[in-house]
Amino acid sequence: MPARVITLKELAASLDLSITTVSRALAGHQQIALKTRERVAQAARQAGYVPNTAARTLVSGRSGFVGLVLPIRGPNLVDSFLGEFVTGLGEGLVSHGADLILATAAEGQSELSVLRHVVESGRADGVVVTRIAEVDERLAYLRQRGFPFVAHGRLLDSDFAYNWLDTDGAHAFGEAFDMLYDLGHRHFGLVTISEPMTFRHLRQDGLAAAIARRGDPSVRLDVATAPRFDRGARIQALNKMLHGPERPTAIVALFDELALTVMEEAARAGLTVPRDLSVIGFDNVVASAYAPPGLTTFDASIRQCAREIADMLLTIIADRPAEPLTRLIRPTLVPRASHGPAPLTRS
Amino acid sequence: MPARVITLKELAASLDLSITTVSRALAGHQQIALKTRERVAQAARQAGYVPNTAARTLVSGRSGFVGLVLPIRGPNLVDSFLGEFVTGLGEGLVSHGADLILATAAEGQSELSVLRHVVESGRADGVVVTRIAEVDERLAYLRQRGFPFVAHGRLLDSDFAYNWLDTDGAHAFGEAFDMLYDLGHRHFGLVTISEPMTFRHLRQDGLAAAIARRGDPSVRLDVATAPRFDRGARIQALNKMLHGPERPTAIVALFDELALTVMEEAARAGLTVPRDLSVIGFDNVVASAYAPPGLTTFDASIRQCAREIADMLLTIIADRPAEPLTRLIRPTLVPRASHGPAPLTRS
DNA sequence: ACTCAAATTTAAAACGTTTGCAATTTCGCA
DNA sequence: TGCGAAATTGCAAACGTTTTAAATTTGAGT
Repeated sequence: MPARVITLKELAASLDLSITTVSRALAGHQQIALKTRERVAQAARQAGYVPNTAARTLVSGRSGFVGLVLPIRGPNLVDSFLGEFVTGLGEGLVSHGADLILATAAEGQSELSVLRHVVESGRADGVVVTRIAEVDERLAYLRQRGFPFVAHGRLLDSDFAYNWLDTDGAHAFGEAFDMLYDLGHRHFGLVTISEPMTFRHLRQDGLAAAIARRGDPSVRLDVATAPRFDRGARIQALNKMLHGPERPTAIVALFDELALTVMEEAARAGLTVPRDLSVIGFDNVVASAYAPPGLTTFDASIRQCAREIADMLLTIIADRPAEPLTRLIRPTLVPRASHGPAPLTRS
Repeated sequence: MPARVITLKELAASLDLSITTVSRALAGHQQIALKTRERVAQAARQAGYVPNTAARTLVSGRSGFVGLVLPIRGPNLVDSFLGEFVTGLGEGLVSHGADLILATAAEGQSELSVLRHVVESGRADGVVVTRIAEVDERLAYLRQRGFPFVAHGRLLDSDFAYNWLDTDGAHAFGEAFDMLYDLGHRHFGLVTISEPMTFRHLRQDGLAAAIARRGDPSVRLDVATAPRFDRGARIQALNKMLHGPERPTAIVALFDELALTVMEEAARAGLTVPRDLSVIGFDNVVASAYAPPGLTTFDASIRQCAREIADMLLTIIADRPAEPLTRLIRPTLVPRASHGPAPLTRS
C-alpha cells in the first residue's frame, strides 16, 4: 500500500481553503490569520505533507542543494579525506536546511564538464571545489558564470578574487622547520609530488621562507620528487636521498602518505626513526598514529573546515556579498615520536 | 557577465521550431525528421543547452537522484568507510546518468525523519540504507511506502523480503576460526560491541557455527563486550579478558578498530603478537597495514559493494522487479602478521 | 491536378509550487 | 444600519519541461 504523497491542492481541499492561503500559511506569512495558520500547520503535520522539491525549485529558482563534484580517484586510493569532508559539509548545510549533491565524473569525462552540468541544470545553488590546481579551469568557469562557490584551497596568483578556505600549509611547514632547526637539524629533505597542485607550492614556499628567515647558510635542503600515484618512483627518489653520500637528518613530507613511505624505507635502510632520522608529515591520517613510532604531523581538521566552507557558501548564496570571503586555517602540530634531536655524528 | 542559462523556449525560438519539436528532437524520437534532429542537436550543443532538472523532474516524476542519509557519526570518528562508499555509489550511478544526494540529520533529529523527508519531497527516486539495526524502522517505513531502496546489510528475521547487499561476515568469521584452529588454537576471545547492529550477530553466529561444526569440546570462547564508542569500557573489558587466570591465545575482533585496540593493549600487557596472542580483525582499514606487526583481517571491498548497490538500485527503479534482489559478497582474507601458531605452553 | 496515407510538426495541458494583485470578509465607529 | 479601512483570502500567472492529441505538410499513386 504505497501511501500516496499528498499535494498542496489536496491539503487545501481538505481544509476548504485555497492553495494560496495554505501555501502562505505554511510559509508563516503574517497576513494569514493566526488561527488559520495554526489550523493549516496542524493539518499539514497530521497529513504528513512535505512540499515537492522540484515544484518549489522551479518557481523559486532555488534548489536548496549545494554541489560537490567528486574528485576523480585512483582505483585503490583509500583515505578518510572524502568522508571527513562530506560529513563536515553535511553538518554545515543541515542547519540551514540545505542538502548536498555529489556528482561523479564518468570515465574519460572531465571534472569541468560535470561541474558545468551541475551548474547549468539548476541542480544546485552553489558548489564547492576542492584540490585546486595551479591553472584551474573550474574556477575560471565559475567566475565567468558568476555562480556561487567556495574553493577549498587557493590559487597562487590571486589576480582574481574569489571565495576560499585554505589550510595554512606554509605556516605549518615553517613551524616544522623551526622546530627541527631548534633540535639541531641542518640538513633537510623534502619529499614532494610532481603534480601541479597549489598546496604543494604553498607548503614548499613556506619551508623555503622559514629557511631564508633563519639566515643560516649551513642549512641544506634536498628535494625528492615523484608523481603522486607512482609508488615505485617515489621509493626510488627517496632511496636516492637516503643513500646518497650525505643524507638529511630530517625529512619533511608534503603529506602523511609520503611520510609513511619515508618511515618504511628508512626502516628498510636500517635507520631508526627518530634517532637517525626525523620525519614529519601533514594531514594526520589515521595510519599515522599506528605506524611506528608514531608520525609527527599536522592536523588540518578537514571536517571542521568543511563545515565552515558550508557556512561560507550558504552566506554567499543568500547575501551575495560584494567582497569575497576568505579563511585561512592554521593546522595544529600533532607531536608524536617520529622527530627528535639531530644525531651528533654522521656516517 | 553571468551568462544566462538558456531555456528550451529560447532554443526553440532561435531554431524557429516549436518547443515540442525541440524537446522531442533532443530526446531522439524517431518521429522527428532526422535532419531536424541533427539541426537541433547542433544548435543545442552550440548554445550549451542543459535541461532544467526541476522542470524535468516535475513533469516526469523522476529526479535522477539517489538518496543516502548520512549515518550519524561521533565527533572524532575517522574512517574511510564513508568515502569509499560514496565513491563507489557515485561510480555506479554515473554510468546511468544518476547523481547522489547526501542528506544529513541535524542534531537531535532522527535518521528516519530525514529519510522521510528525502522520500516524500520527491528529491530522490530511490535510496540506499546502511548500517542496519536489529529492529530497523527505516526499512519498515520504506517497505510500507513501497519506495525503491537497497539496504547495505541484512535484517536477521527475514520475514519480509527486500533488496539487500551484504558482506558475508558469517563466512569470514568461520574462516578465521578454522584457520586459527588449524594453527592449534583452542581458547578464543571475541571482542564485540553492545549495539544492536545485525552485522554483529551475523559475524558472531558465523563464529559459533564454525565452532559447532568442528565439534571439539575443548574449544573455549570468551567474549568481551563494550559500547561501540566507549573506548574506556572497551579497554576495561579487554583487559579483563587479557589478565584473567587463563587468557585466550587468539582473539577475533568484530572489526579492525577493535582489533587495533586489542593489539595496543596486548603490547601494553607485555604480550607479543602473534607469538603470545593471535589477533584477527575485519574491514581492512588503512591503519591495519601500519599497526605493527600488521593486522590480519578481511577486506570487504566497500567501494565495489557500493557500486553494485548502485546498479541494483537503478535496476529496481527502472524495472520494479517482482522478486527482491539480493547479493552476498564474500570478503577476502588479508593475511598479515598478527596471527600465528598457538603458543605451546601457557602461564 | 487530386486523393489519402504517411511523415512531420505543433498547440495546449499538466506537473506542484510561489506570488502579484484583486476580491472578499470583518469590524470599529458614526 | 451603513461606511470605509483593515484584515483575510483567493484567482491566475509563472517557472521549464514532457506528452497527448490534433493539425499541418509531404509525397506516392492515379
